[in-house]
Amino acid sequence: MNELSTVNVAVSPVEKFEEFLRTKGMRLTQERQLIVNEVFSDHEHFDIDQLVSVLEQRKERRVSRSSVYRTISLLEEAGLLRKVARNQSRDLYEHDYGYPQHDHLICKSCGSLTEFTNDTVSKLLEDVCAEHDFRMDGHRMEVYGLCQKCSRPPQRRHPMLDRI
Amino acid sequence: MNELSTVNVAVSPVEKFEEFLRTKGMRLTQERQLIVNEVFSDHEHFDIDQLVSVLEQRKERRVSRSSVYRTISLLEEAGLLRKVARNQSRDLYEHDYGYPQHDHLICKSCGSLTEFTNDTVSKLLEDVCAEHDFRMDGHRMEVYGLCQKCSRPPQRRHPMLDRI
DNA sequence: GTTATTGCAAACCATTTGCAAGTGT
DNA sequence: ACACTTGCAAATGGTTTGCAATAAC
Repeated sequence: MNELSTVNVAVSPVEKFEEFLRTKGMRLTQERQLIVNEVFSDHEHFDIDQLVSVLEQRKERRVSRSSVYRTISLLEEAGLLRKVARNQSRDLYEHDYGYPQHDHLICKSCGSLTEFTNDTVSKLLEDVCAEHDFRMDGHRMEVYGLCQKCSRPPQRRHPMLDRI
Repeated sequence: MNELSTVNVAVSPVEKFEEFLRTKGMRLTQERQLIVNEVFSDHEHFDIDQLVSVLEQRKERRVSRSSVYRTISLLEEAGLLRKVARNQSRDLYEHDYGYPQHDHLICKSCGSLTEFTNDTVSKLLEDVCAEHDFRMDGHRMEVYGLCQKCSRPPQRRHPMLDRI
């Protein structure tokens, strides 16, 4: 049983964000709500451009690109989001709240991101940091290579024909 | 004894680069030589701006910023360099040839990079990749936190005075 | 001589910012 | 009323690119 696979979320992302804003004398506006809801509607990684596109489709209320940038920064500060990597010179974000620590397998061919968790990694890092007198408070690991699909040699349409 | 700490370099970086260029019908120009020599004169991490500055000081021959960018891309392609991380929105590079695999401790306060090697990490990753049918061919790990210097509380000038 | 390469200036493009108009309390 | 936010358009800043002049072979 792996306690990392489930995380108790006492407060919802929006609530946590609202609290963060309050402490800074800022307001939870409609724009900010729309953005947070959209961002936390699923666990996918995204970049700003994708987020802006999705928001454009929702007719409820238009949100400008600037506000998206501004709000994403706030969400990072609040510890709700973090940058994972870059994709074609765009920053990629993922949830940093209500979601277990994990790392990524990145396919060089199709660009897909696969998450994995490994408890041993963190323990290992603790040792390394102790050795270097380093006070760790997070890490990021990216493993490059070919995913299952892309490392399979291209399939013939009808392999059974070989047998005829 | 750790065999990773020494790597036999059969051919020098310039030679390897020249070979790479030849296979692509390209030329090892004076500009390209100057850049490769500068880049491999030490093992420090660097960004393009730093490299350009250093090259400007060497009076031998002026190399334009464009050429630096173009050559660095080629060195990446040739497997001599790789991007390590970003620092204030600039790409940071390091040697990817004639230098053992390693990872980085990154100080959030002063931005310093410390290299470390850990054999167990790679073994661990092999297991993870096996599980996911992933064909690994490299990884990058960044550990964030505070380095020795920055995690030490600010020192008083004359600690001995306490004893008076 | 032919083809690759350079330096320059302009283009690119994701992100940031100044500011006047608008919104929340 | 007041302070915070928004959308817009312009600015920023690292990186890329078109092109005429230049160097390599």
